[in-house]
Parts: sequence; structure tokens; C-alpha cells
Amino acid sequence: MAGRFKPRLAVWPIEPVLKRLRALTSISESDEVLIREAGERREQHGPGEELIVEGQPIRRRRFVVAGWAACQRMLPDGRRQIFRFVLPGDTIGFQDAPHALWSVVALTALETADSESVLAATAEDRAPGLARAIAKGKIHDQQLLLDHMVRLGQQTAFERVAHLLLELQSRLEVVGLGDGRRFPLPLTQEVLADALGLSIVQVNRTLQQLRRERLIELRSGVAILLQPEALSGIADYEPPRLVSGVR
Amino acid sequence: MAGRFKPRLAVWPIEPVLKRLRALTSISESDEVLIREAGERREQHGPGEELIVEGQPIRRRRFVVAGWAACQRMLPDGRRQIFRFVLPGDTIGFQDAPHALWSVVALTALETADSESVLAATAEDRAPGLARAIAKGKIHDQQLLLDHMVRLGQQTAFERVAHLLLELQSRLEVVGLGDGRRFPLPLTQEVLADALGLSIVQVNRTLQQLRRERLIELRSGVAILLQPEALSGIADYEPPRLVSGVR
DNA sequence: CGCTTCTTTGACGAGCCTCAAACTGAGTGG
DNA sequence: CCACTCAGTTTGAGGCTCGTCAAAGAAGCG
Repeated sequence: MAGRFKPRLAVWPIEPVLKRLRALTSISESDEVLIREAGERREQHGPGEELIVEGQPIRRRRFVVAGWAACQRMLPDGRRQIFRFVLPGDTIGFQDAPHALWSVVALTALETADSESVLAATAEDRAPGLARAIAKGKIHDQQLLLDHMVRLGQQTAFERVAHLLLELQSRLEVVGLGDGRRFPLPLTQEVLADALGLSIVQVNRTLQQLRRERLIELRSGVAILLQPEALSGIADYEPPRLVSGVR
Repeated sequence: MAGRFKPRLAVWPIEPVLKRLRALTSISESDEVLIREAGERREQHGPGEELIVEGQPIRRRRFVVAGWAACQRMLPDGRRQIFRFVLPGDTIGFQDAPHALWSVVALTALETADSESVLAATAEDRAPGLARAIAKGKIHDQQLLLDHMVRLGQQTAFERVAHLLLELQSRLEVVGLGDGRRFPLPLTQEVLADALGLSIVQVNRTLQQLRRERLIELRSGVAILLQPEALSGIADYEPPRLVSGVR
């Protein structure tokens, strides 16, 4: 169960990583080769596995190829705050801090690719395009953190849930998972509660309300936004400035 | 009123900046000289002045010498979320993003020093100690952001206020403002409310309660923590890992 | 002294939490 | 194939926290 490194046959295609990088900036043929090579060195993780432990040094940096994880902090009394969901195409451990500022925990079965070789290439200036994409990725991650902070500080339960669903839809669409309305959502209501700063019961009731008002459907790990525009209005959600906003 | 550059006689000493850098890592004589030289190029800002506008490019990066500011985002309906308070010794505009992720607004009269010369020196590898201190500062700022997120997501009004007061006390003590119990707090209750995700009324009632329980005193811009240990227990506050935790 | 801004207080209601229990569905083992 | 278990979801009841509205004090400032 502990995060031992076991290179394995690649089960899932590396495409989500490429799609996210391409969404951030255009990358070259040689950049793509680098990523695909990194994609050969896979690692599998079970749900609940702690890939990064808060306060510990960051061992190996990775791309997420498939599955979901969460950046979180546990409080001594058992409460936890989830800062960010980590989706396919996202990175793990790319912050510059020598010690992790948060834990990263697998929420589902997770498949990652070792990114150290890619990062070495960018550090040695052998892949300027990739370096730019990764830098932009960091900024985008920071944006997501701030968006989440606004949710927690200013929005009602109803708005928070709607806002988060829109964010997840948009992020997943970029990496080719789901379309404009439908996307995988392999989260328990407890996990949603810990992300949104709500109780499980309140998350449940809010989801009921969203269903009752025919704004979403949600069953067996798949979410459908029936009226994305209405949701955007409710949550005051504006799609992210992935390409714009960043040099 | 707009942020025009007017070099002026330095009114406040540059010490807070030096103190914060020294708290982050030991800096050399020549580093100190660089900072003191930057400290000659002062700028004054009135309360309400927007030093950085969200989405705009970052013009001039600065050290805060005296006064308070806030990193914030405004919502279209007039709500705002304050992400972080900017105190003397802190930096403004040091994020790597080409466009600001948040606005920075002066909450009081503010005095800053131009840090571009210092940053040029670190970029050209002429001040490795300073570079390390500044990198650590960024990580520390990120920590503060995460702490604030935990406040917003997991804590009650009472805990949030206590936690924030402890954080401010600790940060101000590092830069030589206030002692272990007493520190300046030039914030209106409205500003506190926008930071803590509470209504003004609730902030007021919470402060009353803290006073009633003889945990704090608060008048004319000065806060006194009467029982810091009790507050730490209430808020589950652990003093920051400024020096530890970071390489 | 009169203005504005900020703080304080009361009354009321809505939102959200807690506790508790029933229900569902997916294994798991007899 | 059928209990049985266990994790997750759903529902109800009740109460506390916190927000809103409103208005009265207090404090700074020209």
C-alpha cells in the first residue's frame, strides 16, 4: 500500500497530460516525445494512499494519468480541509517548497507517470516550451486555490456546490474526460463536504435540491449538468482564463 | 491618488523588511546594503489605493515598510474576499504570474520601497542569500493562504477570529511591531468580516465575546492578547514554521 | 459643531449542523 | 443463492450559528 515504485504496463493513455499542456501553451514535437517517454514509467496507487505527506520532503514528482486525488490538510481533531482536487493531466509535487505544504491523497485508484525526467529537461533548458507550460500550470493551480477560497468565504452551500461542479466539468473537458455537460465524478459526499466546508448532510440536501430543480443529474459516479448556463448564473462562475490571462 | 511614483524622504525605517528576511534565513552584510539602498526609493500610498489590480500586469514590485494592505478579489455583486493581509516587511507583486491573480489594496496609509533593484540582483545571482530568503518568503506566504483556507472552511466565527489574531500577532512580532501580547490592529470590523467570511455584525459579536471572556482587549487600533495560550487552544493555532520546514 | 464612518445592540429568520435512524447497493462468505 | 456486512446515501427533527434589517451610540474629522 505504501507508495513503492512499481513500473508497470501503461494501462491508461498519457493523453490527458498532453491535452492539459496543450491547453496551457503550444508544445513542440520533441516536447511531446519527452512526455510520452515519461509516460512509460508508470506507478499505481490504491485509494487512500498518501502520495505526499504534509511537512515531508517531496520524493518523486508525477503527472496524473488517470484517477482522482486531493490536496488536503488534516486537523488534530479529525477535521480535514481539501484544498484542491487533482485530476488526470494534473501534476503532483510541482511546488517549489522543499517540504510539502499539503498532503496529496488518492481518492480513487490512481495511475501516475514519473515526471522527473521532464523536469530535468526543463531545468536544463532543453524544453523551453514545456517549461512555459508547466509554469502556466502552476499559476492556473494557484487560480483554482483562490477560486476555492472565494467559494469557502463568500458563497452559500448551493452556490458552492454549483461552482465546484462547473469547475470540475471545465477542467475535465480540457483533458478529454466528459463533454460540455457530462463528466465522471467519483467522489463521495463526505469528500465533497470536506472540500466545500459543509457537513455531509448539507451536501446531500444541496445535491437533492439541484436535482429537484433539474439543474443536474448525478448517479453512479457520473454527473450531468442539465443547465450549465443556469448554474453559471447561480454560482457566478466564469470559465477559467487558461490561455488568456497568462502571458 | 493613482499609484504615481513619488520618491520621498524615508519616513519609516526599513527595519521591518530586514527583520522579516532575517527571520527567513541569515542574510549577509552586502545583502543588507542592497536592501537599505532599495529603502531609499520610497513611495507613499493613501488608504484605498489599489497598488495592484487583478488581471493587470504587475508594474513595480515593492517591499512594505509601514502600513497595512490586503490581497483581495471583488465579486460582481460587491462582495469581496480578502485572501491575506500584507504587513510591514511583506512583499507586493512577487508572484511569478505576469498578470496579477489578485488586487492589492492599501488598508491604511502605506509606505513602500521599490524592490526592483533587489530582485535584479537576485536574478543575476549577485545575492544568493537574499534569493533564498525571498523564495522562503513566497513559501511562507503560501502557508498563510492555506491556513486562511482552513479557517474559512473548517472553523467557527469564534475560532476564526482567535486564529487570525494569533497569526497577526506572530507575524507582527517578527518584524518588531508589538510584543508577545500587544500589537497594532488598524482594521475596521468590515475588513475583518471580508477576510473571515463573516458579516460585520457577527465579527462585532465575536469580538465582544472574546472581550467578555477576558481573552483580548481591543481599542483604538491596538489589540492585546490577554491569554495567548488559551486562544491557541481555542483556535488550534500552532505558531508558523518560519525557519524550520523550509530547507 | 455637524458630518461621516465605524461600532454596538436588538429582533428575527434562514442556513447549516448535529444526532439519529432508515435505506440502498455492492461486495463477501457461508 | 442468500444472508450479512459495510460504506455510502437519504430523511427527519431540533437547535445553534450566523446573516439581515434596522437603528442607536461613539468616535474621528473638517
